[in-house]
Amino acid sequence: MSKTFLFMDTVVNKVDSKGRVSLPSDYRSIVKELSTEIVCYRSLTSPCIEGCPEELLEKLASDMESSLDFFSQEQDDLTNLIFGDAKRFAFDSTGRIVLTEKLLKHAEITDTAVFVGKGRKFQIWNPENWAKEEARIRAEVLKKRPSLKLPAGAQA
Amino acid sequence: MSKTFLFMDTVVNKVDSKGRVSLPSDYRSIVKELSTEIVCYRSLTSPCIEGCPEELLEKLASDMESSLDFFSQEQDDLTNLIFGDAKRFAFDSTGRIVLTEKLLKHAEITDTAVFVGKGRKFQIWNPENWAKEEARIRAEVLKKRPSLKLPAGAQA
DNA sequence: CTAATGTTTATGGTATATCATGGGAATTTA
DNA sequence: TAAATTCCCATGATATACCATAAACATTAG
Repeated sequence: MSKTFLFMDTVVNKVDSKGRVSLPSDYRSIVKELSTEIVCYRSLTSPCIEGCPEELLEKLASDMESSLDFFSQEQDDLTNLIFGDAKRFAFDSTGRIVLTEKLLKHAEITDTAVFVGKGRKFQIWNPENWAKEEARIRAEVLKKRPSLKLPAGAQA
Repeated sequence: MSKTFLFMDTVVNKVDSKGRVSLPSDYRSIVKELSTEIVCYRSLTSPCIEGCPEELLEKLASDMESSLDFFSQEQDDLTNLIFGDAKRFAFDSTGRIVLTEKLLKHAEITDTAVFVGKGRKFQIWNPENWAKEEARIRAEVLKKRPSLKLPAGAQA
């Protein structure tokens, strides 16, 4: 199979007036092993953009084919939404992509974008929204796992 | 899969003004069997940095990859938290990595770092914090000793 | 048992390559 | 033809690779 690739880390980049934004170099070197483009779509659950190599969506599609209809109806609807929304974005020689108005609006991004690694995929956030979301997630995770408490004052 | 590797021992190294620090040679020789880089992230439970080979996170990603979990909220949160924080660190020919400000701050490390082996992964501590933590752990273990039974067949 | 020697490891400094980003030219679309 | 989009080059900032020195360690000879 292909090399291991994981999108990691959180990177802040600028978005210029044309909607151009640099894909973090780490992300690029991952994608380049496969192609020179990524797929982006509006997150179904959050005010952010999701991105991934096309391979991931292919896998999603083939998994849908082989799963039982009985259980997959709801997911079938969701995949329709994703595939209906997804679009390929090629990055140029300097490593930038041009995000569409639709995506930027959904994520409420104007001049700054935060790239957040998610393993096989990544997300693009408005800085303030991401700050809130990260805080929410940390609180949520700590609540669900009382044993995971940080020592007082040790929070990031 | 891969050979089994164990990070062991406790090693103290200096951190220079740029955040550069030598990965202990024992650790390096372990990692080198696979690649020339490791992954580091802020510990969820302690004021320290955790490190491991990328393979460890690979497995986590593989689990998330299955389409059945593609839309799960909890996994969504977890991947954001873990992969959003983790970062790959390549060490150069002299065996050093450059830790980021975010990681150093979380672990309260300024000019000295303590590497603590933890088996499949390792931790990086501020010296004073590690001294306290080690004392705490020892006290804890002694207190709980009567109930420290291994599952049958799970002995080292 | 001690001293000398060679080898690996840690650390400091500097040069180089890479990356993010802005501006503008060329090309396409309406 | 006007507007928008894509492509290409320039630049400053940053991070990485490289070289040199110093310290720790192990080995071997005396």
